[in-house]
Amino acid sequence: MFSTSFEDYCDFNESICSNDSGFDRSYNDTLCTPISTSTPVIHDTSDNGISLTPAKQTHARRKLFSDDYESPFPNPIEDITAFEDNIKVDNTSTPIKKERKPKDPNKPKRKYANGKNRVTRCKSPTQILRIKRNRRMKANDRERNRMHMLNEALDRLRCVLPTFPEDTKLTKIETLRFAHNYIFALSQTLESLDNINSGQIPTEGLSLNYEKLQNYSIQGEKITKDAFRDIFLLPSKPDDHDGSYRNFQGFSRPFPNGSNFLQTPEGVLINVGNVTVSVNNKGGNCITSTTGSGFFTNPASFGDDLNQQNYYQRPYGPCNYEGYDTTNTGTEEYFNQKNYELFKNAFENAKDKRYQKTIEFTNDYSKFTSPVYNCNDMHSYNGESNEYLQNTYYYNDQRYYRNFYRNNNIVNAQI
DNA sequence: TAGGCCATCTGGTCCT
DNA sequence: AGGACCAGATGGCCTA
Repeated sequence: MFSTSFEDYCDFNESICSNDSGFDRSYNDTLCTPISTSTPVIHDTSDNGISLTPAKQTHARRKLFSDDYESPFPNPIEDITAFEDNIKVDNTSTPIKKERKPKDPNKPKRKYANGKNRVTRCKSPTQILRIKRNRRMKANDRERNRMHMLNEALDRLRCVLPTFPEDTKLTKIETLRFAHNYIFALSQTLESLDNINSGQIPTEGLSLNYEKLQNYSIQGEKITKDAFRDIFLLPSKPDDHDGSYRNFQGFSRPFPNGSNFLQTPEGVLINVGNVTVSVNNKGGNCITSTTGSGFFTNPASFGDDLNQQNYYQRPYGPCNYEGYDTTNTGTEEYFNQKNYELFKNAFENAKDKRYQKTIEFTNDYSKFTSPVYNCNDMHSYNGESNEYLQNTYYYNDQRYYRNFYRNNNIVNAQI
């Protein structure tokens, strides 16, 4: 009688072909009709209860038959997982060649009747249709499984792409475009790093604008070197006098005498909390914080014209202003190459600690009150949503957000 | 409601 | 013979 094994049910084998005990379901006739045209057959899947979207997590499969259909099998789709394991050959699309047993030259070849192959010989039209139907079902399952593996690969690719916002799910085509552009951007970054090592490009401001990169990809634009310059945040040129700003390495310190306003020969400084705003008579304005970051509103103030910020934005070195650092009386120019390197190192150290701090924060919220980074951390933290804000200098890289949400499961998106 | 995206089915083709 | 791959067709779901 009927087999109750799913493997027997689904696999095409000689037993099915050689006897007439196969199932006789009221399957859609079009499935059994050989089609010679490439135009697919229109079949109404709703009629037989097929769910076109299986639940991936549970590996639930589509419902093959309608509820009123009385199957000759008690539970024909009972062991679908075992079936999937059977048809899943490998994780790659490239099939692995299996070693075949060497043929025995002495073994007589099997003879078949003239004009009949193994399928058609001694088979009634009903049997042939049943065979074709089973082959079609197997092919459908393989195709479905193949597409699932393809989608899983796309999901893995999505995981390593720095989308913006973080929870954005790119479509398939967007994922491929973004991956292409991202790889290009990373390769250009490496090239730029080589230039840095050779001294052709300064290091500060070296980062990628992932949002722009993603927008390029979604719009289907291929990243070229010109486009890359648009998404690659190179530092402003020294001759920019258009009011643009640039990051620099500075440190704000409390004013002497507890005041929050100080006038100097080059301008004025206003201290608000841990942030110092300086207005330079020569047009160069800057903002600094106690944590070591800052920016100029006019790059012209960078370099030789930085006398003003020298007063209260240095963690080291001499100072000749009354009430500030009486132990140092040096009068040499403050913002020289040496001090720049000191600032730079301090800046990098602070940045590294911030990164570490980000990871610590994911594990222990109480550490967030660290006094060392309290000022800027508070600027970067949204206490209501328990998230770091993205519009800050250090936490605008969503790679760290991804790590945050994935329990520090770091992905290979480091530059 | 139109359009985009997606999963699925399907037949054809190529290869083993 | 059968599996992998492909592309066309179709319908479901979602969103503007």
